[in-house]
Amino acid sequence: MTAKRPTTRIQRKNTATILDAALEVFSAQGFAGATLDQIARQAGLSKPNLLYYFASKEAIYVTLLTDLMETWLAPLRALDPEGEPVDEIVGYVLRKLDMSRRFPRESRLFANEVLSGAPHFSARIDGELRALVDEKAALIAAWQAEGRLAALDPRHLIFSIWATTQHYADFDVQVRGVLGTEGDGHYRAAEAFLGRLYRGALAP
Amino acid sequence: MTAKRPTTRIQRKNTATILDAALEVFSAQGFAGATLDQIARQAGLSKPNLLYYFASKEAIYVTLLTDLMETWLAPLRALDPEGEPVDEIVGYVLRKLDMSRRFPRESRLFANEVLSGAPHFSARIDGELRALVDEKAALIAAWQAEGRLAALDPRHLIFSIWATTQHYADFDVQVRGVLGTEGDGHYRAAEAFLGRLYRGALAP
DNA sequence: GCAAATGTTGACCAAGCGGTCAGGATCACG
DNA sequence: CGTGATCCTGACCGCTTGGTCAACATTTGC
Repeated sequence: MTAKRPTTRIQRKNTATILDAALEVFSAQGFAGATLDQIARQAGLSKPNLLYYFASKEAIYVTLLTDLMETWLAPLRALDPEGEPVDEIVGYVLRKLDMSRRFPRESRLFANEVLSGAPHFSARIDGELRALVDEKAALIAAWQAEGRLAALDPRHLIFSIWATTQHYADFDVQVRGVLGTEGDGHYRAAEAFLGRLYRGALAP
Repeated sequence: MTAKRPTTRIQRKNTATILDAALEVFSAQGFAGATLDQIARQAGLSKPNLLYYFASKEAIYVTLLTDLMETWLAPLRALDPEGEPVDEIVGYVLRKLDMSRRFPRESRLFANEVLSGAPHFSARIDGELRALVDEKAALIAAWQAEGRLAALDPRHLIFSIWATTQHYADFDVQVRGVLGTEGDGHYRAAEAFLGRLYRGALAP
């Protein structure tokens, strides 16, 4: 289903190099804006060599999306039914924010894809993603029924967490432009803000 | 500074037609993904005719961004120093959410631009946008100093409002995929959710 | 009603695109 | 060390792209 599994040493190294270069380029230019020449240059390989490892530009892109999906959903998966509800959700928010800081390219890749109508990805949205959200929404609803969490629509709560945290990766230029900052020091303020926002709103 | 002001009747009609078609196409495909042929077809005009009214693809795009910027910032501009702080901000949230529902194309246009690093727009971000945010952040800080609003970093508060509200336009496919809905009925739930979220977090 | 200004277009162009291919280089392994 | 499998590339192809241009159509204003 995914790309042919690499077997040789060289295959492993080169597919990894290509996928990293592709992430760099696709996340910055989007699928349409990216070119094979850019990816090849970034990877330090020739264009025909890319196409020796991947059948097409689209194949590189789809492989990227597929491989990264699990990583991307891991923080939500980790939401623990045994934990203290407010702490669990605030913890999720902070983990997701940390992902934005550490993996902004991945965040932008997905943002670009979804923004364009998810032409290569809608099946997984309607499938795996929806199933996972359904599961966690049920957990949140259960916590609310026990009176351990304020009554807020669980699915929209999840949307708001995605939105607020990914904003720092996806709209990085805007955030920096408005704040006038340069490093990623503003992530400390974002942590404090989001922690307070959700703690304030979620307390039962 | 902007495109030459239309004077004749035909010029007014055609530039408007072109800009609307361009909004449709650019917001769906991004700048790189859009083609002049698509815009021409959408506008019902020939490609050379587009280029009679605009110097280049980029000129159409920049004109669009410039013309729409004011509309886009209007809700934040309307934040009233005389109003009741919590109501003012919740009102802003709901106005912004309404913009997402009524003008999703505009939202996606800006999202695409910023996501790609705002290559045609960074000057305005560092200039007008930053100035407006500074002004409103000061207002919010003043309200907080008077104890009429919970102490939350004003700039990050504004970011969170942009993020949560624009999410419904920009990531529309994902929202629909997860909710399994079709119309825009989910905006009622979003209103209720965001109203509660911010009311809960902003109460002093 | 007629000229000048304005509007419109088919045909065309150079550049860049994703992708192919024949053939040569390099590797793994008996 | 040899040979078959794997890896790599320059040259090339058909197609689409943004943009041009000369010629033609339509409006406008006197």
